[in-house]
Amino acid sequence: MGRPADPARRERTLAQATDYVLAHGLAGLSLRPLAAALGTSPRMLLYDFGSKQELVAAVLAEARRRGAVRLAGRLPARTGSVQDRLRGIWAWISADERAPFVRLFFEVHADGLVHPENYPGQGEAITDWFDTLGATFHDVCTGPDDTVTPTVVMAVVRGLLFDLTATGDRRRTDRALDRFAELLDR
Amino acid sequence: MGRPADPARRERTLAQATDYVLAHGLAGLSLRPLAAALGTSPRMLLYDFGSKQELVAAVLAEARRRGAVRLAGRLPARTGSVQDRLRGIWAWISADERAPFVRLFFEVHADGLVHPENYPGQGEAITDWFDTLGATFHDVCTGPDDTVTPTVVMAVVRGLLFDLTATGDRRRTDRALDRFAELLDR
DNA sequence: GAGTATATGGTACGACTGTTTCAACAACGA
DNA sequence: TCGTTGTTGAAACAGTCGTACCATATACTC
Repeated sequence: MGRPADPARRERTLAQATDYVLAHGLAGLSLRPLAAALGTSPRMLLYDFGSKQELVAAVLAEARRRGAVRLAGRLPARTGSVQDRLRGIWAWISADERAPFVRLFFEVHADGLVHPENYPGQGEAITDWFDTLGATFHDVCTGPDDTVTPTVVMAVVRGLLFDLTATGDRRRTDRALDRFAELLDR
Repeated sequence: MGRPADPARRERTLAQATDYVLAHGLAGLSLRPLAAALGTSPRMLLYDFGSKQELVAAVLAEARRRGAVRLAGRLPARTGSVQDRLRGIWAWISADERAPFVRLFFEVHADGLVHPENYPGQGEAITDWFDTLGATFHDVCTGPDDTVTPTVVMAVVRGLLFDLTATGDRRRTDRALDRFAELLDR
């Protein structure tokens, strides 16, 4: 009895809020502008999520979920040379459409350095890639449990992403990845 | 005529403020807590720096200045193998004493992605290293104007720093650097 | 219709923000 | 001592923040 609950509203709001955060970043996030952009009110945001902190947590989870989905059908390209596979990953992750995700990724990392008490699953965001990457580059790994090779690969990718987002120098970073691919293949 | 100015006060405050920012981060920086910790008042901070934005700019410049000084007598170690030089850089930059600088570095980068209008000299913070690094690793560069090799080296270092600061896994990141050093030397 | 649970708007609270204003104090030259 | 210039404290301003409170509207069962 009573009016039926509408769980779809929360999901709809979460999706929109995630769009907003991906577009505007986490740092200056404020309930009132967010609610205004979403066509709702701060009152409803708290009604659905309890507090700003929980809202942010839900948004980050949603963003990671989206990234994982987009990644799923992409990475397992074992075909081709090591260079091709590496170039494929780099082309995918450094594409302009990924920029909001990359930005949010760096933002969360930076904030996690100052406030480690939040972001309890931060380490996983790093080590998550190892299984998939280890499979993708099994032929240059020392063994099935090799975590060092995936660590190096991801370090190069993240480091070049860092460089690219800061300098915008696409040519130099692209070439740098090719150079690393050469090193790795031999 | 009149009371003589005391420029030393501003410098003293700047040094303390830089300490404070290195310890507490940039994100939540606020004038009143900062002033309280420094034994001064928000009034005086604005009197000396004009505005919070200018204060932050001055602090960032001071922080970079300190980092450059610490770096100056360190990098030009051309002796030894490529691995040794690389390990030296990694050991130096990933040392615990450098953690505040690294943290601030990541924080500025992340904020610069959302607000590029500030941080006009962000690109330089990346490309600054090329000359010194090019000299340090001249034997693995393709030429005197090779920017690709320094880009790769710094990408690995930054990427591993990212990993280390997020996961705290010193062993894996150390080994990853060694693995990269092997790749680079051949 | 009454009863009831969810959904929503409006408003205000207390705490914070960077900055300004006004007044007073301190140290100098004349 | 007076005027001048640099320094400093206290308070207030205008704004934003997350959040809580209260009333009301909506949609359902009985």
